[in-house]
Amino acid sequence: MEHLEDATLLHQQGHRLTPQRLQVLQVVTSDARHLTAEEIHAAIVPEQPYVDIATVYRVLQWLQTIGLVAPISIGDGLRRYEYRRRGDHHHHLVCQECCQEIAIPDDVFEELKSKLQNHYGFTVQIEHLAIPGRCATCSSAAASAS
Amino acid sequence: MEHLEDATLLHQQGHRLTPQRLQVLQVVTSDARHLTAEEIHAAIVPEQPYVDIATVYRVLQWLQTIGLVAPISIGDGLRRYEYRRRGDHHHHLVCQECCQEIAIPDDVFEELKSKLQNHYGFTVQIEHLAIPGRCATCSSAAASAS
DNA sequence: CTTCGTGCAAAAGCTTTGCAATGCG
DNA sequence: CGCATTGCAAAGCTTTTGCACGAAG
Repeated sequence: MEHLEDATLLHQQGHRLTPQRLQVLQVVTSDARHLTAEEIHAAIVPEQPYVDIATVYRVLQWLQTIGLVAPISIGDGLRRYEYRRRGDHHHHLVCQECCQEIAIPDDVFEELKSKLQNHYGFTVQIEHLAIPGRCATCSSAAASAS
Repeated sequence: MEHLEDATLLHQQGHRLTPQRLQVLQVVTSDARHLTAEEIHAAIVPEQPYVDIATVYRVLQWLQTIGLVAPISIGDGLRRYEYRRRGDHHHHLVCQECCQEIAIPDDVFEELKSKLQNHYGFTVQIEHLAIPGRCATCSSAAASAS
């Protein structure tokens, strides 16, 4: 129901709300995974078959300019989109085996950030980072298999 | 001259060496930045105008299967390629301002890795990570400007 | 000489854009 | 009712593929 709060806010801000926009917002906020434009479209079609993928792209662009959605890369070469709860910086551990995504808070990186700041004078600016690897389940499965 | 060592090795391993393959290898090993297929092609054309971009893609695929090159993402949505010196795991700090890339060794992440392992049972597998931010030069420039 | 790689051209994704019609506010 | 948004279709990009020729070993 998160998209309804957003919708109310957007409406107050004078944005035009169409069924298509609400639908995309609904999919993006409710699906835990990071979807591609095509996957978002596929999720909408059963509900509203007439929605075109061009519209999905346009709505996604609109959501990006508003800052509600951001394109991310989890290393599979596909452009995926992530819903950005206001001020919620978080990151993901992406299991290469089962494609599960584990959300982790930003503060896990504090140590790394200050290290890079001190050693290289480099100020890290990450709103999102996808770290590939193997989740606990798949790790133990591999261990017992060998 | 790094590509010549690789070439010798590849030759011994029974790979066919063509001017095109050597040229791509040369560009990828000598350019410090991470290039796209198009940029690699553009770098080759002045030398050998007849080389087709389809060949560049094919050579890049070949280099990937051999493990000498890997596709990476630095967050600009473009597919870029990185030369992989054997066993050399390294990462990059990418300045969002000047696009400079600073190479950093893998061990900077050891702390983070063990933290994720302990907290989430997640085994990090990164051969390459691009961390966006601001380099020292651009940081101080911004500071003095404000 | 045989086989594999290349150039060329066409095809195959994915994303964007032009335009007339529709519907939100 | 006016203007932004949509559907449809076509265009743009990047990447891949088919095929006959040419070059490597």
